[in-house]
Amino acid sequence: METLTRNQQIVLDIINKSSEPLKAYTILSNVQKKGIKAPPQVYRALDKLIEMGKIHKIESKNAFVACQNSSCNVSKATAFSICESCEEVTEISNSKISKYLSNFAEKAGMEYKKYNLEFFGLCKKCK
Amino acid sequence: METLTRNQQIVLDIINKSSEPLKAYTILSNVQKKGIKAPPQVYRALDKLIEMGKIHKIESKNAFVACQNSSCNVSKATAFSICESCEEVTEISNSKISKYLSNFAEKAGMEYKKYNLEFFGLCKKCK
DNA sequence: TTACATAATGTTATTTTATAACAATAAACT
DNA sequence: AGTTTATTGTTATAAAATAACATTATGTAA
Ligand SMILES: [Zn+2]
Ligand SMILES: [Zn+2]
Ligand SMILES: [Zn+2]
Ligand SMILES: [Zn+2]
Repeated sequence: METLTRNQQIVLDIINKSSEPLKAYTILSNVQKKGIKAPPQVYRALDKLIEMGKIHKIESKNAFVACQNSSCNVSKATAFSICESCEEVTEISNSKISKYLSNFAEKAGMEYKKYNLEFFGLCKKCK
Repeated sequence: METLTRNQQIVLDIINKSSEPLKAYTILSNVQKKGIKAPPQVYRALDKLIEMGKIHKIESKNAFVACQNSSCNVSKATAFSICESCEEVTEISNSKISKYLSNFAEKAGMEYKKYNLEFFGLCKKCK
């Protein structure tokens, strides 16, 4: 069980508390009172947290969310649905899809290490 | 059938000629001899070309590729395999995947408009 | 313990990616 | 022709990410 450093814990805490994806500079401005002063400190923490599977990056938004799927401790297969109206991002528990997709990648002759899938549309509330 | 403006055509040409994804500023430096001088001109053309489905953005790379799938004239469902060794990007055109994924989105209660899927790993040549 | 190696942090500056804002042309429509 | 709409040109700036290097903390081994 990997133990977090001070900066990693601070960054993770703020992401965990947020109900929406946070941008790196939003995180920075929210942790400056805790002593984190510059972008590299945030980005380093983010990188490690991603490696550990504690958070994921939403590529289409350049934003970061806590892993909502406790089993996802290696972040090798991620899937999200993103509401274009309310901006809600939900992590899709990947067991259903991941089997299908890894199977596909294999057949396609690719030695796949990970994938990222992002759905865009309207969530239940907004449609 | 939509007709391209001058800048759109210039940008599309250079993307079509490239065997690899191009970054916006790489495109810019390659089209300056043709009279396109500033980032907004490139980004505007890119936006329109994406809308038309002529090109796609590889989100994880902030780079742009020509659509390799002529049927993909609305860019609502895209899938790519990305080699982490040689950086090769291949557009996956597979009706089974798109059927499976749109079906999944529907069941999940989402009114989905599009998705983007990116596989990472080693291509046939590199593995 | 001390000496050495490794990892994490702090800090400044810079690079890379993308957009805001507004003036000038060109194309389409009435 | 006159009016609207889309596209372009241009300057400046915002937003996202990293390079480079000095410093401090942590772990390991003599
Ligand atoms: Zn997860
Ligand atoms: Zn919504
Ligand atoms: Zn396509
Ligand atoms: Zn390869």
